[in-house]
Amino acid sequence: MNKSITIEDIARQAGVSPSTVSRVLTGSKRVAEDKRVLVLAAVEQHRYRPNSVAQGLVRGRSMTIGVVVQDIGSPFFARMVSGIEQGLRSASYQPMFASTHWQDEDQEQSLQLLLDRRVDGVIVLGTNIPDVFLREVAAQTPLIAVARRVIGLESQCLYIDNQAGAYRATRYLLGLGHARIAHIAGTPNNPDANERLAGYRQAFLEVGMDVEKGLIVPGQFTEDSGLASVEELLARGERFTAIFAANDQLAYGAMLGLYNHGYRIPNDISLVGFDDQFLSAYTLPPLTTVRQPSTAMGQTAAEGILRLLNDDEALLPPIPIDLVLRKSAVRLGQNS
Amino acid sequence: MNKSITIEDIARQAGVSPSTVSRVLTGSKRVAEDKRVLVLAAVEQHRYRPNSVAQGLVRGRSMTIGVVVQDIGSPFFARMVSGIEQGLRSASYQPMFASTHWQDEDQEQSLQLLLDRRVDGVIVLGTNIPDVFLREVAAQTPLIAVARRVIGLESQCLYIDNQAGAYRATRYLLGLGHARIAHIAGTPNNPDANERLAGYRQAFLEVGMDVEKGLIVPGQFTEDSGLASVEELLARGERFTAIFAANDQLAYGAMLGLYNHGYRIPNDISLVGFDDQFLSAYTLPPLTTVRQPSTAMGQTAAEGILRLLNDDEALLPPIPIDLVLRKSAVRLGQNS
DNA sequence: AAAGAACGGGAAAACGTTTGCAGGCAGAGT
DNA sequence: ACTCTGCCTGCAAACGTTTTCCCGTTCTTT
Repeated sequence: MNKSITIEDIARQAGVSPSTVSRVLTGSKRVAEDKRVLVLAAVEQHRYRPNSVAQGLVRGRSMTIGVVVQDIGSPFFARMVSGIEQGLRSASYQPMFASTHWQDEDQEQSLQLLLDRRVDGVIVLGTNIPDVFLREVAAQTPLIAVARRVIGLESQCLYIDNQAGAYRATRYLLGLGHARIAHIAGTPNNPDANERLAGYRQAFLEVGMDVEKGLIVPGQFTEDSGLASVEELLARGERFTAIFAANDQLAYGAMLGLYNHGYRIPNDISLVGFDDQFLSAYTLPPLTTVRQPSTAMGQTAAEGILRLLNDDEALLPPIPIDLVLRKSAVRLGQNS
Repeated sequence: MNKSITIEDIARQAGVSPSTVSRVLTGSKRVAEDKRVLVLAAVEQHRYRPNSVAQGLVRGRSMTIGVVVQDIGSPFFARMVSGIEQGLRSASYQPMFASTHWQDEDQEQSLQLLLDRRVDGVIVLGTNIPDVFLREVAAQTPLIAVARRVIGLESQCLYIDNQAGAYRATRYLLGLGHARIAHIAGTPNNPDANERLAGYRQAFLEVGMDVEKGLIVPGQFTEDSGLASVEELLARGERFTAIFAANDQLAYGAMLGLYNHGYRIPNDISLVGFDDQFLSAYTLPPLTTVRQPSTAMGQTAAEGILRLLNDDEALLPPIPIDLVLRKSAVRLGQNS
């Protein structure tokens, strides 16, 4: 469409060869001062900028990192993405995203699209892309998986211990005297959801109590699902004094459901979430939740991929789990 | 690093020329069935995928749309981005993002970086990139600006009428009998913030009331700023029965501030926000707010850029402003 | 059966860079 | 003066595709 100006145009105007222009711009070799200023002047005048695509082709590196995200619209992933961007910026790599909007079929294809562009590395956030495929990719290209585990690629995965986190949250509620603790579970078959459920179960097991099947309701990791789950619990007439939600979004929905029915948090019902989304500090009351440091994880992933690009080990540090105590859970009987 | 296999390898194995392989893959010309299957077999066997970078170079189109975002970590922009991604997907264009994290200096550079990669079009979300620069870019490359106005480029801008929205919100509160309406303003010098403030003022003007200077507090478009503003208002001993916050994030902070001081919404204080972020339907109580349909705006922008790429007009439809009535604002005196 | 059209496919140019190679030229050493 | 260095710079190859051009076959048509 628009004839963009090329290195050749600059060379012609400066009266030198394209090679010289290239050398001036990349600084790869000394160039006589007089030609240097001539070239620079021409560059300035035409606002010439080298074509990265052509550079990428000849250099064999695109200075691009592909990022596959399950849903970039979700605040949790958005913050990770933000962390990745920050981590990459200093190294002058640029992230290229492909969001899959939870469509399983799209995910593998999205990754493939990025690979077609010969990205120099790949960061995968969540997603259900099969392990096999990720292993194959990792054999060819630096790859880091965040918020998921890939068998055989453990050193390149960055994830929190979901079960331990859920265990910790549940134990905390038990420790506050709650016994009838409902669990709003996450999306069925999602590994995170399963592990968190397992942590919930483990806590009961360890204190020698049975988990009551009726107190576990399946959800979808979304706000409206949290709302619906509370409605279901209430409609069924289940009795409970606390809720452990598999993520904060479910917790938000649960809060609204309880509020609508006149239950107060934490006076009537205690609530603990998972993720510590940014907004969780601003709910009413502020939400007690298991922290998953999304921005930091993104940044760590970026640093890891840079190391891999350098032929080093990824060296991903373990992520400490942390229960953030706010106002939504309180000792049983300690009502206002 | 890893010797990627090329079209030449496939050609050799299939016993044809690279041209033929290309033709089979792009379908640009008929090729004999026997060679076709041979080529396809070789492609399959080696899992060959054409190098998009090389394609981009020769075709002169990269099938990439650059997206400059002020802060991809903010839910508002994240949803727009998600909308863009969806809108582009069907056309097999892929978005490439550059987030600027509110650093003004970075913004122009981010856009430049995208242009260096010869993106086929650019979508700018917010940002403070100077109008002049955007006009220059737009002269060369299809460009759409979302959530901002660029003088001389109006037909390629997609933004809501901030003043009208703010006016509507304020009139609504006035109509509910509130007279002492505080305004938590947005980031100073931000055009959105200014326009919303103007809308607030306009509403008072029209009903013949004076705005009280002490009831306007400057904020930063963030939750903690909303919290701080309420603290300030309260500390100063200002009397007010309603708050209009310049965006939802400020409103969230304000809610927490009021809650901390024992004020109930809407019984004691009515509150109206701006943006209708996703979570606003789940606050306690759900927030009455001016709707800015972020995902839809992203999608519209994507469709617009596709039209521009087609040498059509952008044809961006006007965005209707909409006051979403929920539970956070109520007639004065109508306490529970 | 001859002439023309239609088709299939290979060679080579092109896209815009970077970079290895070698030539030219000036200064230094003998 | 002659060669030896060393610095600068141009030529041309390379990166991996697509696409134009052209040539040889085969199929129609009369």
